[in-house]
Amino acid sequence: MSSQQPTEQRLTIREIAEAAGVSAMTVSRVLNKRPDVAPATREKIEQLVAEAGFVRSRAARAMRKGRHGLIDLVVLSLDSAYILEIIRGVEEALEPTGLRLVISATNGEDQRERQWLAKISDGWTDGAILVLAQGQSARVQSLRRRRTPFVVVDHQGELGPHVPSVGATNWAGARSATEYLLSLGHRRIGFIGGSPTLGCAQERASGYQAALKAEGIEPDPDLVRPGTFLHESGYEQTMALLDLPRPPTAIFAGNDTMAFGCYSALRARGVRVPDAISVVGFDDVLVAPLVIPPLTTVRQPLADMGRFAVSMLLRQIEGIPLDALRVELATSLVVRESCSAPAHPGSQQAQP
Amino acid sequence: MSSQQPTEQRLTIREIAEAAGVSAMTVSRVLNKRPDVAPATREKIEQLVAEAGFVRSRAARAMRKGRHGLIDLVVLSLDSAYILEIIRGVEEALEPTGLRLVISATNGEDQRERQWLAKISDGWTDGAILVLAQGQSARVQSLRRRRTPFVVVDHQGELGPHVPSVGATNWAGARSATEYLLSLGHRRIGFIGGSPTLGCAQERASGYQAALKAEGIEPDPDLVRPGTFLHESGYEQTMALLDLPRPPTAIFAGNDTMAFGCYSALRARGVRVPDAISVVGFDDVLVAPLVIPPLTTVRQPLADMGRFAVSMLLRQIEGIPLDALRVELATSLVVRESCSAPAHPGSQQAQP
DNA sequence: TGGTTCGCCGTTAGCGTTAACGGAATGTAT
DNA sequence: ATACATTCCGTTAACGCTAACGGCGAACCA
Repeated sequence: MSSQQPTEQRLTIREIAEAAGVSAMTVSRVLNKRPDVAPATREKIEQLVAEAGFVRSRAARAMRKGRHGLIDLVVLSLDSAYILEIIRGVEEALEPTGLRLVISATNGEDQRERQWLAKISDGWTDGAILVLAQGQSARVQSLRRRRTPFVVVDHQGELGPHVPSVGATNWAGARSATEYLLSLGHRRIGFIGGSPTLGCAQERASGYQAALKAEGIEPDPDLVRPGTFLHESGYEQTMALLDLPRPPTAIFAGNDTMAFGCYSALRARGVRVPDAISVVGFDDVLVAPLVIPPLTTVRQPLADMGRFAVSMLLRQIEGIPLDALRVELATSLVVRESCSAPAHPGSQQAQP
Repeated sequence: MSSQQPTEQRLTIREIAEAAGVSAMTVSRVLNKRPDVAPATREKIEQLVAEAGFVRSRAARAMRKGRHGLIDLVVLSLDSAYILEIIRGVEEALEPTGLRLVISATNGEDQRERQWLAKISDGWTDGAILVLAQGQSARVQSLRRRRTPFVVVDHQGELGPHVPSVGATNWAGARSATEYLLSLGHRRIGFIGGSPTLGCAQERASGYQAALKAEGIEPDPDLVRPGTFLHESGYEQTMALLDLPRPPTAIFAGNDTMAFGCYSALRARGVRVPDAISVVGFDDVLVAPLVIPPLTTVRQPLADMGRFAVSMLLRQIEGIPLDALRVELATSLVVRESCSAPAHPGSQQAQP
C-alpha cells in the first residue's frame, strides 16, 4: 500500500550492479539495450531494475551523451485555439518517443526571445519547433550556428529557402473558399486579411484574388481590408465593410477568430448570417462548428502540422536527410451553415 | 552578421577560466553570483563570459545540484480551451523564474500515466502541477514518496486533505448563477452536470441545489441531468430536457463547452436563446463572449489558478512552508446576453 | 594442437560543474 | 611582535553515467 522506505534515496546504476554481481558498465549496457550481454545476465539485471523501480539519472546521461530528451516548442502566444491544436499534434507525436515537450511563449517580446535563446544555447534542447515565427531570422541564424535541429511551422517565406518548414496550402484554401462563395452567386466578397508580415496571410490574400480574377472579377480595393488575426480586427473591419456605399454580400475572414469578430459586428448591426450576409473563416478551430451558425471555414490540419513538424525534427536529430524541406499539408473547405446565396444579386443591406 | 566560427564548439567553464587567468572554481563562483570574489576579478570574468556568449551546461549543473530547472504540467487532455487558459497562466508565472515548462497529456490512458511517472521518477522534474487529476491517488502517492513537490489544480477532494491544491469557488459560483436565473423569474431551471467523479462537478451541482432550496424550491430530479463536460453531452442532455413534459425555462450547464452543446441543441429545435430559453455556462472560456448570443457564464480565473499553482510549487521547492494547503480563487458571474426573463410563467414577456 | 575469432564483461577515464576544504595574503587586535 | 580574523582564490573530489579499450574464456578453424 504505502512505501516502507522513509527516505527513498536515489538508486544508482552501481547499486544495481552490485546487487546483480556485475559491473556498472554491464547494467548500463542492459539499460541501453545493447547486444553484447549474455541473455541470463540481461534478464537478471532487468528483473532487479524492475523490482527496485530503478530509473537512471537523465542528468548524468545527458551530460555524457549531449542529448537531453527535450524538444522546445516556441510560440508567439498562448491565447488562441489555433496554437492549442498544434500543441496537441506535437504532444501526440512526441509521446511515443520519450522526448519531452517544453513550451515557451515569447509574446513578441524581444527580451524573452533572447532569454529563450540563452536557454537553449547550452544545448539544453535537442530540437526546436518554431510556430508562426515573426521576424525570426536572428533566431534561426542562432539555431543554425549552434547546430540545433529545428522546424518552422506556418512560417513566412522570408526566412530563406533552406529552412525546414511545415505549412498548409493557404493559397489553395483561400482560393477554394472564394470559389465557393462565387459559386453561390456572390460577386462582392469582402476579405479581411491577417498580419501582412506573415507569409500565410499573404498567401491567403493572394488565393482570394486569384479566384476572383479567374472569374473575371477585378478585386475592389475597398473590399480588401487589413487585419491582425485578432477578434477585434474582425469586428472593426466588418464594420468598415458594412459602412461601404456598396457593402459586400459575403465576407471571407483570414482566420476563424476574425470570423467570430465578424459575427459579433454583424450581430451588433442586426445583420443575419447567412441570410443577409455570408461568412467564411480559415483554420477550423475546435469551436468553429459550435458557434451559431456553425462556421463554414477552410480547415487547416493544425494537429497534423504539429505531428509532421515532429517527424521532420526527429529525422534531423537522427541525421537522416529530409526528403523535402518544405511540406505543405492540404487544406479543405468545410461547408457548414454560415453561407447562402446572396439575397439580391446586386447589393443589399438588412436593417433592424 | 553571420558567425565566423564554423563549428562553434561548446565552451566550458575551464576555458573561460584560462582566458581570465583564474581557476574554474572562480568562474563558477562568479556565475553563481557568490560574494567571495574580488570585484575586479568578477568584472573581468563577466566580461569574458559576455564576449564569448558562454552559457554553462545545465546538464552538468543539474547533475551536481540535483535540480533540472523543469516543471511538469500534467493534463488529462489538450482539447479544450479550459486547459489552454491554465497553461497560459502557468507559463506566464514560470517565465521570470527561468524554469521551463514541460507539458504532457495522459488522455486518461493508464499506460501513459505510468510512463510519465517513470520519466519524473529519476528526479528529472523539479516539481509537478497536476490538472484535473482523475483517480490520481497512485500518482500522488508516488510523487510524495519521491519527495517531488507538486500542486493539484481543480482536483477532487478524495485525494486527501494533505494535498496542496488550487481550485475555484465552484459551489459559490454555481449558486450565484442559479440565483441570477431565479432573480430573472425562472422557476424551472435545468442543470447539466459534469463528470460526477470530479470534485468540481459535485460542488457545482451542490451550489445549484442550494440556491433552489434557499428560494424554497424543491429540485425536480427530472431537471438534473448527468453530463461529461463535453459538447456532445450538452447537446444530448438539452434534448432530453426539451423532451420533458414540462421543459425548463432556463438551463445551467456545468461548463461552457456543454453550454455550447446546449446552444446547438436549442438551435436544432428552433428554440431561440434567450427569448425562449436562457442558458448559463461555467468557466468563461475565451470564446464565451464570441458566440451568438454571448454566453452568460461563471468566470473561473483559470489563468490565475495556473499562476497560483506555480507560486505554491515554487514555495515548496524552496522549502518555504505553505500558508494554506488549499487555495480557492473566487468565481464571478459574467452577465452577457444568453439570459432573459422566462417567456410565460405568469410574468411579462421581455422584448429587446 | 596452436592460433584465431567471437561473445561477454570489467577497468579506466572522463563529461562540466560545484561543495568542501585549505591556504596564502592582508588587515586588525593584543 | 604574535595571534587571529578576513578576503580571495585554488585544489581535490566527486555527481551518475558511458565510450573506448582490453582481457578472459570458449568455440572455431586449420
